[in-house]
Amino acid sequence: MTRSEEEAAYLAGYDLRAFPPVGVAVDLAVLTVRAGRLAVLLVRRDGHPERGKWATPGGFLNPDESADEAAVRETREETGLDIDPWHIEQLRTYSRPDRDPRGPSGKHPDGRIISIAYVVFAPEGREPAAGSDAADARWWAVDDIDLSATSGEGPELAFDHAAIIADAVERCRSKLEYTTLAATFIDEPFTLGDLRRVYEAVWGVRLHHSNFARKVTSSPGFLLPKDFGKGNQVLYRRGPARSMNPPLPRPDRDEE
Amino acid sequence: MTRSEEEAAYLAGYDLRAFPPVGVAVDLAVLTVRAGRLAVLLVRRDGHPERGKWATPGGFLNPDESADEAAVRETREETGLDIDPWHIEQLRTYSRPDRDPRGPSGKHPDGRIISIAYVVFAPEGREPAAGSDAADARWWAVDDIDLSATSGEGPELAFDHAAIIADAVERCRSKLEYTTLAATFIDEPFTLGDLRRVYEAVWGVRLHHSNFARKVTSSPGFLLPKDFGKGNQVLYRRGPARSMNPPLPRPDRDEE
DNA sequence: CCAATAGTGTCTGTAAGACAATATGGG
DNA sequence: CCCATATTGTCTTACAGACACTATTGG
Repeated sequence: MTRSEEEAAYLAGYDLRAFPPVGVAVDLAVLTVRAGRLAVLLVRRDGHPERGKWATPGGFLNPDESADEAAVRETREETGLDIDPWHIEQLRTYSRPDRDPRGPSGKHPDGRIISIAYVVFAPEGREPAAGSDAADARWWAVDDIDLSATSGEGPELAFDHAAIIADAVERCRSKLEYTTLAATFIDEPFTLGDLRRVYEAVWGVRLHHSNFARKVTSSPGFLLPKDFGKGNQVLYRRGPARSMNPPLPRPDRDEE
Repeated sequence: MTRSEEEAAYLAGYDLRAFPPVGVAVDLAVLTVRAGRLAVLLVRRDGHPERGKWATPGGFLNPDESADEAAVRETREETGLDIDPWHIEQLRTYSRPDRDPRGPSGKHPDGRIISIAYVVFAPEGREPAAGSDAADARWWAVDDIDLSATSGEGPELAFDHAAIIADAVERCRSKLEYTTLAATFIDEPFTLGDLRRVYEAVWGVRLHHSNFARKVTSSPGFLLPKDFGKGNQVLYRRGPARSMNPPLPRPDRDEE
């Protein structure tokens, strides 16, 4: 028996059913800037479990696709939004056995449902359409969500989605420092003021417009100057650069 | 029937076996600095599949533990190294259906094995002990590994572990810029030169010792000055700060 | 004594933060 | 006409990069 025959025999006899049953889902933290505030897309669950609670859109992997592919597919299906110039990246995987009651409950006390979470950056002004198993879908300003679940304000969140949203917001805020992703939150063409308002909304700060303009216009490849709008207003498009160094310094958050 | 009774009935009937079979593993990219170079711990596989190839240590989740807990357990079991002051963090999840031949092959063509990968920072000078299902275990300098699998040099890697290692190295290099994690690669107490050599090894650069000392000693909470060694040599310990801002700028890589 | 390394000090260029000045568009 | 906003420009301060100098250790 050659080694490859050995290996083929091993694989033919290999039974994945020896493992406890696991469901693999993707969850999408779709972020946008809306009315000057960072917002996340939530859907109200129409079916069990956690019916009536608010959740990030998502769904289970199809057998032939990777989590990356499933995330793109679910973004289209669950949000009804077109995903053309948007940004999507893997956030982290949540795997606590008790994170979803369909895991340890039900017919399989040793089962679980794990979620591979993604962050999606969506441009301003898109209105979501409720997906298949969602009773309702809307943007929630992240500051209106009680992520520590202490005050009882804001939407009641399903599963461990408060943690997913908190991690996604933190990822978003830090990504704006050293990447050019802020521009994915707005449509082209845009002014420097439009771009600055993205930073102000996401970071919850006020930036000096003059210093901001100097920084982003001198960052190589961040912006392509397009043309002139009304008056001499300068309109820009996204440039080819994906990272920024030195980064754009994030000030301490403004108190209100 | 109340809503919670409804939910309980739903969960009692829920069958996770409706999903395709999935195995969930953790893979560990254990990094260290060794002989002035960044190195990763690899084990030679003793069993099928991919027998004889080099792989990152890892294993499957136990039914009652999260991936974070499994990663800590596997680091102890598979490497034989003590994990006390070390750093471990989730890297990303790899889920392509064909990434492991035990997935689509075998009795379940729609099955798969996904891997939740972690990065571990280990201090200098530790020698690994081969784990249970590993024929051999050793450190490999990451520059000696052909991560694009083009030249045929270096160890032959199993599964998609070249991608895991590449992602881990990139994560490590960027983390050193804005965190104080470089100090987890060395034992206490250490000199500024010890710490600088970590940066030089990981980034593949030469740093000005004077500018480096000024930067790290003035970064609040990075270092606790301990005492004096032989002569007036100053010895330090890790301070409480976990992040550094402004970050320590990373120069372009030195050509050799 | 010499070489290598550690620690401290100084100078310079670049960039960030604060603010002023001008121009444009809308009510 | 007044006010809000956009763009450009100036000044000051902070810090990174380069380099000089001294002290100590080990051969």
